[in-house]
Amino acid sequence: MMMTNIHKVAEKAGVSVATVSRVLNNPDVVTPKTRIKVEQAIKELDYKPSALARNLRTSESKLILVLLPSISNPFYTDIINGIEDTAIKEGYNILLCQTDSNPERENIYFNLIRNRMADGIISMDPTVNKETLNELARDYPIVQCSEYDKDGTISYVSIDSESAAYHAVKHLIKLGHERIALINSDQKFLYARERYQGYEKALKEYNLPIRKQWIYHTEHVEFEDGQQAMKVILQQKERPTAVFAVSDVLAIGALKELNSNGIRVPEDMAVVGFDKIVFSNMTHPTLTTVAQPMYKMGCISAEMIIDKIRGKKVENHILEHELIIREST
Amino acid sequence: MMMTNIHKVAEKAGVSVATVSRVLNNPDVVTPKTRIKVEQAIKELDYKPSALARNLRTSESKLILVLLPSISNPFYTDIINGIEDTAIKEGYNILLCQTDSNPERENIYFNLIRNRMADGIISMDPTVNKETLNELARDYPIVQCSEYDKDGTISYVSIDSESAAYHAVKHLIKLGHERIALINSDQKFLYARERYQGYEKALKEYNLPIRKQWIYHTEHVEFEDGQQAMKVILQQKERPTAVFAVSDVLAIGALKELNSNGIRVPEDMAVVGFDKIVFSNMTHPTLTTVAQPMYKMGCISAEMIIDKIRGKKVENHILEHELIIREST
DNA sequence: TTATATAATGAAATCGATTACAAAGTTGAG
DNA sequence: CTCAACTTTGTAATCGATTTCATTATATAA
Repeated sequence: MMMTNIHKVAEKAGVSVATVSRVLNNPDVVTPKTRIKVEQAIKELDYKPSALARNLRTSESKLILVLLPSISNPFYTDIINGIEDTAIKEGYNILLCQTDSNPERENIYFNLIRNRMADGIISMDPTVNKETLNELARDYPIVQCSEYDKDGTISYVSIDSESAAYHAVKHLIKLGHERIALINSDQKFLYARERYQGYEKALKEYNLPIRKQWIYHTEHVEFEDGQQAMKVILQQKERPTAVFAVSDVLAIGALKELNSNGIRVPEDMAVVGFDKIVFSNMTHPTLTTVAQPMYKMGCISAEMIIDKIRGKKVENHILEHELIIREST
Repeated sequence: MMMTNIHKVAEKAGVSVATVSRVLNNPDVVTPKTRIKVEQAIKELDYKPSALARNLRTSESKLILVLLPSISNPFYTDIINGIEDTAIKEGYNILLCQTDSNPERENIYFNLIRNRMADGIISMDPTVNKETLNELARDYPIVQCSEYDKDGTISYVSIDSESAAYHAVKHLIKLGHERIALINSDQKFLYARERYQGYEKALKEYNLPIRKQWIYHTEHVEFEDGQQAMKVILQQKERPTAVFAVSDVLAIGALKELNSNGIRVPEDMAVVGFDKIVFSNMTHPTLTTVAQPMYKMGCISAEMIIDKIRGKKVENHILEHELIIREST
């Protein structure tokens, strides 16, 4: 397959390469007559300009990296949709980067921006190396989505996790629950710390007990971790009557364990999740959960990164959450 | 931020740019003494070669497009993992392209390869425009994964859907079911046609009735479509005792509908899915399903596309499936 | 009609690497 | 010590676009 390049088109149209380039990028400055000649030649030769060459010259790649631990977590789905829709609208494409929480993988993706194959990074990865990210942020456009570094200087869009957790737990309290367990992930993550604080705040406000043995920290955020957590919680002599899980994936795992043990939800044990992933409406019973405006978060983070790439200043955003009450409470 | 380029490094090290390039790509041909000088300069200037420039010169992008209708379908998760692991090992990165079954979107991605921003395409999209794809395949490396075009000439890796469906339905028959419904997607997809044929084959073999009203065709492949399908199936006067869904997502939707109506699974209605997605083990009851070697499929399709990019011949692959019997039957 | 302002086009530099070929430097044999 | 053979390094072309600046063509006013 022969590559037709801008020179062939110029030759065929009897003009210079500069004129061809103008027809492509700035059609108004060229006479209709020559423009038509050039367009004709482009069509006849089926010419497609090389983005590689263009990008080298303009030193941009029109590619945005999206860092996330794993695409299998449905939490990211709608965020990604938001990012992608917005990016495409602005002429960018996104490169989904699964780090698998693996520093080596992470480094491969960081090198992509160092090598100028990408113009910016949206990080949604709680396990990201903060030092490296902050260092990179001095040289390259970076924004954080959902999980962010409170001490760092990188712009972010997220929700108020503490307040969201507070609402979720308060909802359980209002239903009469007094022994409320928490399935949390590792406290090294901001969202985990904040959601714990919301949980604590609600319980304290109503003078309810906070028992260490009712708080389970999972290693990862897979279904199995939720299952395991519930197994442990069910072993307590003083068994809780409700559980708040900081992610739907964990809540669904917990629900599975309850179902398997014939424990009725919500009668014997109420369950609240977090994220409103699609599957949370397919469980039996359907899951009460905290909705994040994920699509919107994605859109905003994409707008932010594109603004940054274009050299504009950007502001941080904290978006609203919403408690979705369904059958599990 | 000042970009350091190969010239600055050459100057600092007191050598020519050619030598710097050699240190980068072919270190053996340069004297250890000069190599060390150059490496020193690279380190001091924190030089990162521009992939854009290199790619222009070598006319490759080291990017592989992966076409899929939507990343929200968990079916693709493990395939993607397989593709990505293999690609990274070979120095490639992947660009996940959600077409949303939208031709305009599709075209954006096709242009990426036409503009030389990508070296090859792995298509997993059943809704892809076959004409365009086959036309592109004449000029660019393309392979198909999972869904493929039997009449086309594009290499593929997949499973034998007919035989897999046959096994699933036979399993139901062996359990004593005689009225077996089918939740299928649109027959314009090869997998849908093949799975129907497997269903038909099994029923015919055992002289069981094939009733049109027991076969439901969904428009999309979301949970809600499975729910809707089951709603319709439950309205039949002569109600089936088992249902085979051509995808776990549909089966889980169907299961939800059964649970909501208090219909016991598998006592009143057995359910078999297809794909063995992670969720299928979190439903109540857990789902009997047909496992595809998804990770392996991903690896093979990545190997195939990389071989094609490198100009090697590649062969088609049909992989083995496996029936996973769980609580829903 | 001529002088001048303006619009359209082209020539050549540039982005930052790789690589063919030429030139310079080493090595070893006679 | 000389010359051939082989290494190592450098020069300059190249990939395919964009863009500055100079030049030519056209429009406008006097």
